[in-house]
Amino acid sequence: MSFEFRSMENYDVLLSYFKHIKGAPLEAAEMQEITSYFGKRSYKKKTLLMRAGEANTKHYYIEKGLLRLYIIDQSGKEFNILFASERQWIGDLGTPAETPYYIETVEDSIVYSIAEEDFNVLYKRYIKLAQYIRKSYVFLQKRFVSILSKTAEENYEELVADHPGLIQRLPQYQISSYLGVTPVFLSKILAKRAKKD
Amino acid sequence: MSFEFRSMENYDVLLSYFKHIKGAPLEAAEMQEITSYFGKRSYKKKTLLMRAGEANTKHYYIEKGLLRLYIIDQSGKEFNILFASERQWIGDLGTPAETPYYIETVEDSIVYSIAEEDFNVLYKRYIKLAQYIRKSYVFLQKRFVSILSKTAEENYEELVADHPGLIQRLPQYQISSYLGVTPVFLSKILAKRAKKD
DNA sequence: CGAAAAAAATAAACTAGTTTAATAAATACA
DNA sequence: TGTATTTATTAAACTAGTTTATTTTTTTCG
Repeated sequence: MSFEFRSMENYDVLLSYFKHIKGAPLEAAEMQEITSYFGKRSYKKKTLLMRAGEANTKHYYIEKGLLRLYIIDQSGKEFNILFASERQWIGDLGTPAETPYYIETVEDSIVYSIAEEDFNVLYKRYIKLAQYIRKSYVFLQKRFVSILSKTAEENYEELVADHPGLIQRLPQYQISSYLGVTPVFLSKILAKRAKKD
Repeated sequence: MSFEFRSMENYDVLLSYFKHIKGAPLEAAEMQEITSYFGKRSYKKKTLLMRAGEANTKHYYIEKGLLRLYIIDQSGKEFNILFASERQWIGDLGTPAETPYYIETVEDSIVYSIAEEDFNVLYKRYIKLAQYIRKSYVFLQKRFVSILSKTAEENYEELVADHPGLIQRLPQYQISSYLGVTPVFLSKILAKRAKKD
């Protein structure tokens, strides 16, 4: 109990990230300011942090756990756009516009959250924070090309090769949704794949 | 002849963009500095500006014309990732890493080019330049979701609705490549669509 | 621990989109 | 202006992936 409380008070992981992007140790006043912008909370598995229709959504930096950003189409089907875990950001960069996305915890998670306006302040001060967006873009573009030009089977192999950890932490139907195919089809791919051993 | 020469000397379109992102008039020295970072050139239709395998690629700001960024997959098929025209940027944000992409003019075009290191200098000075990357991300994410969750027919309708100008400026096979389908299938969609009138 | 719920597998009929090939229409340019 | 080249159309056979339904396996949690 008291352990959990102390963990919520502790901004070490966040501050270590800012130290990293600053490329130098942080001063006391700086730490004070940074932490003042963020909230910290823990959520249990399958908790919604953001839902379509909300405006002015927050950006989340993950200390522990696994989250997914997804969309629900007209027919009610979910599509996972990205997963994010320890020491990664997740959020809708389209904010403050009304978001079409959902964010949900896949595992019990501890996350820092920051509002867009505060994020923008830090963004100007820590220019490397902009690298997060640029990296996200490069990642998404690569993923886009893969989905567009490769078969689901090839995309699965690529996921296993590039992010083996994810496969273990995710239920199969979340992976199929990330690959843009039905759970039934992914199951078929895996059955075929298993035979090859 | 002399007219064309004067056009190449003229950085008005570029400077007006920087004035716009600065949100205030530019000083003479500032103009001098900005223009010193950029080259300006005109290219005729179907000229390659960037090809897969190159490192340290440039960023391009378009004064006139239409360009496409695309990839060629293992089987030799091309996939258009994005089109950019007047007053838009195009380039591989993954630079300085070796690029997997190609950039080609679709129409005769006039473009300004800037190297990554100079781009970074401006990027720090004009924080709003970072908005270009953020906007690109938001655009790509939307496009990604569309390709993933909608049929080619729906994606075509969306393109007509959102960018009617593009349809007129592009040959049909470039559009099909942007939608992630074969020219044959797009032709089928259009035939079906034409009947409805 | 055991029952209920959630997730995965399997099968069969179906459809969106591909491939190949041949023909027609539009465009370029000598 | 006419011919060669590029682009678009049409058709038919094919395949990657979907849908619906049923059964089996795994996980959750009282």
